[in-house]
Amino acid sequence: MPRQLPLVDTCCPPLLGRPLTADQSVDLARGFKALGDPVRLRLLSLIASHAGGEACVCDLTDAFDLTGPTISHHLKVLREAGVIEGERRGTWIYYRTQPAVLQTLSTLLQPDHVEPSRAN
Amino acid sequence: MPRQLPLVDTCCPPLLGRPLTADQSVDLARGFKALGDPVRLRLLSLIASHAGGEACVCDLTDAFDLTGPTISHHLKVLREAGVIEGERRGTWIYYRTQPAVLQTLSTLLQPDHVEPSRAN
DNA sequence: TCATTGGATAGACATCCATCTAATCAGAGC
DNA sequence: GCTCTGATTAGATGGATGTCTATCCAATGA
Repeated sequence: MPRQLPLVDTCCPPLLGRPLTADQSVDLARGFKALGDPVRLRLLSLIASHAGGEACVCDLTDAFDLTGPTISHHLKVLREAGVIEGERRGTWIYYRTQPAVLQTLSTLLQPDHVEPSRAN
Repeated sequence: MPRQLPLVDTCCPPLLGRPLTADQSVDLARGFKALGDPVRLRLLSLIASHAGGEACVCDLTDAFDLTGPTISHHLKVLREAGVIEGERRGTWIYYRTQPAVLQTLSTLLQPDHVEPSRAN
């Protein structure tokens, strides 16, 4: 199973404080790319904000004016980027976020290196 | 020219704690999309980690095996997403990050909403 | 076993995008 | 003015991507 889940491996350290290597940027860009679509970003927010921290596909599909297969496609992109994971329970499949991966992406954008010297 | 810089307007509050509206997700996805390319992500990290918080295009181009116009294109994408800004000083053009926009994107991905200091 | 429902997969298609070459623009210096 | 260098713009092109319809798979229940 060629799961990639690269982000957790690359993980936390490489902030913007030091330049990313080419390999790191490939892994991390995959995560941001998955979030770079309005439908996917809203899917993620719906999942994250849903009661219990998870949502079934049926809930998600109703929130969009898109066909089921299209939603399914976007969920797959998010899943393969490691941002969410799905689990089947009976008839329904429930999706929840992968907080560690989101944390990695979040930390990367933290402007920690910005020194308070706002002189200019 | 109508700059878009949407992210600062949409700004801080809409974390994953509550679902994004369709409009919000369009704005925010634009930012993540800009980061969703390995070259652009590395460009951003090079700029952010460069001495003085800014880098001229000449420095950036050398770090890639790509032509000048291609780098210029990626810089434009980052610029139009509001993630960086450029300033000409003499012969060279210097780019620096826009910390507020990066902070907005970073906060959005924060797994759980930890109120910074303000009680709700 | 068969029909029903939730969801994914396959394939097609139009659009978008990353990259290139060629041309253009903006300063600096002669 | 002319030329050189730094950088963007214009246009072309092959590959990636978002969306659809049609089909298939998995679980449920009569």
